[in-house]
Amino acid sequence: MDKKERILEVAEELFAEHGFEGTSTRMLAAKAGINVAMLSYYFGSKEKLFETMVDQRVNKTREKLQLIAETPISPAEKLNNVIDLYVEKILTNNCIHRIIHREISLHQRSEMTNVITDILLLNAQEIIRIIHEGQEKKIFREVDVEMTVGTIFGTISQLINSAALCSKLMNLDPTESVSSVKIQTRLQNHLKDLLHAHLTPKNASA
Amino acid sequence: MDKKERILEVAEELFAEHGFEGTSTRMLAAKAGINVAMLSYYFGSKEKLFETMVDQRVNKTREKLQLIAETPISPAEKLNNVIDLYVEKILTNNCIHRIIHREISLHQRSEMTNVITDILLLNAQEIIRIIHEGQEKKIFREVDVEMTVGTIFGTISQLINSAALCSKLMNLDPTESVSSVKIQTRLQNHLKDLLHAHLTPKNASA
DNA sequence: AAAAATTAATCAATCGTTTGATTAATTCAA
DNA sequence: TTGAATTAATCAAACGATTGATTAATTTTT
Repeated sequence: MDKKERILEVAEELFAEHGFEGTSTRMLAAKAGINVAMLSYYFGSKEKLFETMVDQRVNKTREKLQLIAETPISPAEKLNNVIDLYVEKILTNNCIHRIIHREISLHQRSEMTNVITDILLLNAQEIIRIIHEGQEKKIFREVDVEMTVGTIFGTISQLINSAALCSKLMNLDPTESVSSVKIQTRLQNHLKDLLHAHLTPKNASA
Repeated sequence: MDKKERILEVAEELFAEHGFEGTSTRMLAAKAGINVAMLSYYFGSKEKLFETMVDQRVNKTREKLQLIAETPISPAEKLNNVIDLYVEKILTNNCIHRIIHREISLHQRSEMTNVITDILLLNAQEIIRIIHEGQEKKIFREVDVEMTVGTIFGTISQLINSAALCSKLMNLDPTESVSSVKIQTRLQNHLKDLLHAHLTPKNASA
């Protein structure tokens, strides 16, 4: 097993669970089963380890998103595909997304936040482009496009960031995670249904 | 000026900006213009200060929410009122809500998290009750009610937790905050429009 | 044997908290 | 109405513990 990989793995878990400041280098070393000095040896510092971990993960989703946007299908289908992809990616990698979300919520202008913000911005603009395309083709009605993107992102984030709340709200038995396939498809269906109702012109047939 | 109040005031700011672990007692003391010892003197510990601060704020909104739920108006109107109230409360008190959101996202089962979760749960159930009422009266269609609540909470949270992202996305000039009245009404209108489209039966007239 | 990986020991800095002393305000007794 | 006793508020200084990081020595790999 690659120790460097192993460190990145436990870093994702611990940072998600205790936050950046709440995770000490000794906690990381203990959980990874290595000596503290190895962190500096491999990554230079705790902060660089954090940045490396985020960097490695943060770019993956966007390529697939762009692929969808370029596929020659209807905007409605594109949007459905985007939702399926986004929900699946975020729920199955909920650790890193909780970390990102928390980092951003601090409103601290670090190099890291800027990098993350820019990537999320690209994702958002891709979705906006899809909606605009649908509006030009008159199959989507006029809505607040930016806020609509906020609804997509926000609904998914809500589920992973307030997992305990959502669990209680949906009467999940404690063994079942909000990342389960069942919840995943339920969220996908909800978002598709919601956006369909939201974007379909009022006088159009259902 | 009451020093105890002043401490709670700056605590809200600093915890929102730097997180709990990222805020030292000396930072708090410096910003509040008091001696570090006063924190222990007044609150016992940093943790208790945190809990006091959250406790003081977290209960306020719910009373008003319940008032709306009991007012004898149509479920559609109730929902609109709930949205107006919730958006206004969260945007104008965005510090405490960022803190709460972050605390919950840690998934750490502390007494604090339980208290917060329970209160949010009550709020959520109040909204669910309103939607159910509308469904019984056949003026709302069948939807995933729990997920719909997640959409309401999530959309609002998205705006305050990813303020930098939202600012760029909506081309706000840097002086304008996401908590401005302009954005507030825009968010309220979006949510009302979204939920109206989502909940209105398909074969009903617009 | 040279290089890379790993270790225990240690560093200065900072953490949250406590201490003992001092001041200012209030209460009580004469 | 003084003067003594008590309380609350505030302070600088220091506490032990922990932080992220580094050192120098040792082991492992090539």
